[in-house]
Amino acid sequence: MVEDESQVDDALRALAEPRRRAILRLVATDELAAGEIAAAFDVTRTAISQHLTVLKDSGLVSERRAGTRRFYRARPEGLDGLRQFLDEMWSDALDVGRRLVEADRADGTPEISSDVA
Amino acid sequence: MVEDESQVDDALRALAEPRRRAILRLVATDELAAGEIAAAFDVTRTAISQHLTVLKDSGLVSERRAGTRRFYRARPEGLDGLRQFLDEMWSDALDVGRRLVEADRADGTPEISSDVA
DNA sequence: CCCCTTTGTCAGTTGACGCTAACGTTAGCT
DNA sequence: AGCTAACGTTAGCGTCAACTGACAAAGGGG
Repeated sequence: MVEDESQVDDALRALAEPRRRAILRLVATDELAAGEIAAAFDVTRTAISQHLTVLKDSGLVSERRAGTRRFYRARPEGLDGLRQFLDEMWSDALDVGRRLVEADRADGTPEISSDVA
Repeated sequence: MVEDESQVDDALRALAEPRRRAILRLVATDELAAGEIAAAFDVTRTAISQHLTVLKDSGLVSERRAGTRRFYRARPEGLDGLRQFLDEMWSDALDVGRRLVEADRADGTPEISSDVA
């Protein structure tokens, strides 16, 4: 429990935007300049620049300046907090699942019917 | 690469809301009725009901009806798609890291200085 | 049948977010 | 210095999402 809640919040809000995920996938394999990234989409450079600011503030990308150009690259450690959050949630839910199985085994009540939409 | 992009999108949008994460943590350990969940927050039951709808539509919780009451519980499988998405992103970024290390080793250019705000 | 409980649903409002257009800034080149 | 290229920043606009309040539906108890 070392990580900040706000860090998870930032990462989650940043990833909730489809275009930001697309940008992230783009810079996950290669380091690209802002203009090159913007060229891959049909929106304004301004919009991409703002997305890059959000991604950088949330720690999901790193920025390297070279002259007037700025190169961006995915930052894997930025996902660590979120990953930890998911792990905790998952283990908690699995514990409940184990408990339910035990209850079923002891009580014989299979009417759980977990309906999903 | 079996999972839907829209599923990841739904899960991410659902988790981006702090109150929905709190609800999820609440029903991760115990199955609770809508009213009990609402009692844990200082917003209207209406708001909680809408949050529960979002969580159910995104597959993050399951609903069980008993009389007029509706019990909710976290659904661990709902996180699988998101987990897979993070894993792919992570491995891609790690591949790049490995490539960079090799380039450093061969070229001797340690001026990478990945600045993070 | 009437009443109460539990919950979802429907307008309506407000704040946040993504987008564009115009402007400012910094670096490189002649 | 003057010019251009590559970005970021600001103001303004439209849209979506979270919240409230009033209403509807459905089940249980007298």
